Amino acid sequence: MITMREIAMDEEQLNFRNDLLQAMGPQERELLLPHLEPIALEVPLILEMENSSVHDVYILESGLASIVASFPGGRDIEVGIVGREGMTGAAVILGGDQAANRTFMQVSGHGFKLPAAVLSQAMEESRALRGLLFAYVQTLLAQTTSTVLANGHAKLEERLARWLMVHDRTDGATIWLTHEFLAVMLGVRRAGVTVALHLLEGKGLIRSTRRQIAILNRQGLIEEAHGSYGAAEEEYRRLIGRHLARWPPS
Amino acid sequence: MITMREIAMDEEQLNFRNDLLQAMGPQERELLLPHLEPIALEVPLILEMENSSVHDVYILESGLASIVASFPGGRDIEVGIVGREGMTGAAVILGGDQAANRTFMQVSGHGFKLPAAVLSQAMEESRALRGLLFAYVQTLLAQTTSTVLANGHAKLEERLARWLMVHDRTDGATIWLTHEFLAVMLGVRRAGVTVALHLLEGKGLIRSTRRQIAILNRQGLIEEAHGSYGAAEEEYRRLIGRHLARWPPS
DNA sequence: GCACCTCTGTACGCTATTGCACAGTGTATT
DNA sequence: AATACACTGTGCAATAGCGTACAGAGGTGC
Repeated sequence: MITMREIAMDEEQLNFRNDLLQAMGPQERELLLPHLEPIALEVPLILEMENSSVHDVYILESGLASIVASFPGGRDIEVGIVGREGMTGAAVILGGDQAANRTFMQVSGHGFKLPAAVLSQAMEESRALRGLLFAYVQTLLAQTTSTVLANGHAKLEERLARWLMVHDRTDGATIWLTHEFLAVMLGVRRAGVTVALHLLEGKGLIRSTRRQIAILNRQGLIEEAHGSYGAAEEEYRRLIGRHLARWPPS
Repeated sequence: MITMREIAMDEEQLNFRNDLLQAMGPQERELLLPHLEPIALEVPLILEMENSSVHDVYILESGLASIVASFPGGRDIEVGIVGREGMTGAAVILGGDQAANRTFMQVSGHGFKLPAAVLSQAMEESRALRGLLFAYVQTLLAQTTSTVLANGHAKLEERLARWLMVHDRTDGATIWLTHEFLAVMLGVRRAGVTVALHLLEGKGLIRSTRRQIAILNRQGLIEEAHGSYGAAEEEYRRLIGRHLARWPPS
């Protein structure tokens, strides 16, 4: 196994794309570094399974993972997203061992795998690391809260606009996924997504072709989301972004 | 100010109705006890305000508090509930100082007020207390997650049935509140609540009269909720209930 | 006892979204 | 080049829930 420690030695300068790793001080990072295993994260890799022990947590450098809850009866819905601004393993951060929800890769990317036990131990040793990761859990809560709001009050088109803002967490302006997939994430009908995408496209906010959606007008999408986008992101900025120079991206 | 410490000295035996206080070991409780100030919690007391510092947290012995998120544009929706199974101040538990959402009393009761600084200090000192409260934060997350699911996939009548199960956290089988209030909590129209209540009443699950709703058939309500009730409660049992003999109530 | 206010019951037309179904189009396979 | 499959586009009747409006019922204050 090649660890990031060894890579770092060669490269002298560490440059993580993950915001949490970036936000850590050198001391905290040093606790984790020797155990970070670079790994390709391909769709549809499952990172955590509901009601199952979490052996490893994943820190994303690129790509996106969805946290979904299952409705008894087979229907799923997305309750959170993890990109390069975060990591999986909220339960581990909170001292638990079982995941409450399934988390899987939704857009391929890469990142690091870290044994849950190492993370727990490092948090034990570093107060600053605890502070950062607890702050991150708060942002996850804010994200879920914001999703409750969107699902409760916003129309499909607004929710779709909100969702498409995940492109904040990706590189480039194109998101690769199918309408079917979006439908599951939003908990709506596939055909409904198709129609809503056309509406957004008609307004010049996106361009949608087979399996891909290009974001043309970021600001316009935010407005289209009618307030359902923003609160969670503001919370991230407040809690974690202050450690970072580069948030929001671009 | 009369603290619980002094009361305890008189009474010899402590008997808290709050499940967290009950689940704590004697040592952890001892850290908090001298600072717990008994307090009446009347509707519509605001316990936390969004984007404001949290000076005190509240540990409920009876009554119910709602955690609501605001949709820009004035519409609110409930994202969590706190009763005698929990406490306010999730942000404080996670080392923060600002609340993300508003929390207010929804059914009058009583409980204890505890300075946030004391809680932080106590958590600093006791590993067991940290463990318990982090577990509680996990249950809050589970609750919010479950709400996403319900808002996303469940019909009004099902969501109402799910909501009415809050009576788990109250004493007696009657809940006192108006249709208007329920409508805000569920993020739906007042008239819709009226109709849905009649449907449930028609099935013999509840009896609804002015300002009050009596639960007649707990199990029936759970079935009516079609799976949107249960997951969060199971999580509570797993994470915290094991410390308690008396969960679920009755 | 009367006036007033809050809360509940009910109605009606409207909109968003669903479930279902099927046709068309792009991409990969052989 | 032909075939197969996955994905997208579209239509239609059905339904859930909305906005609005108003009448009746229950409780409170004078």
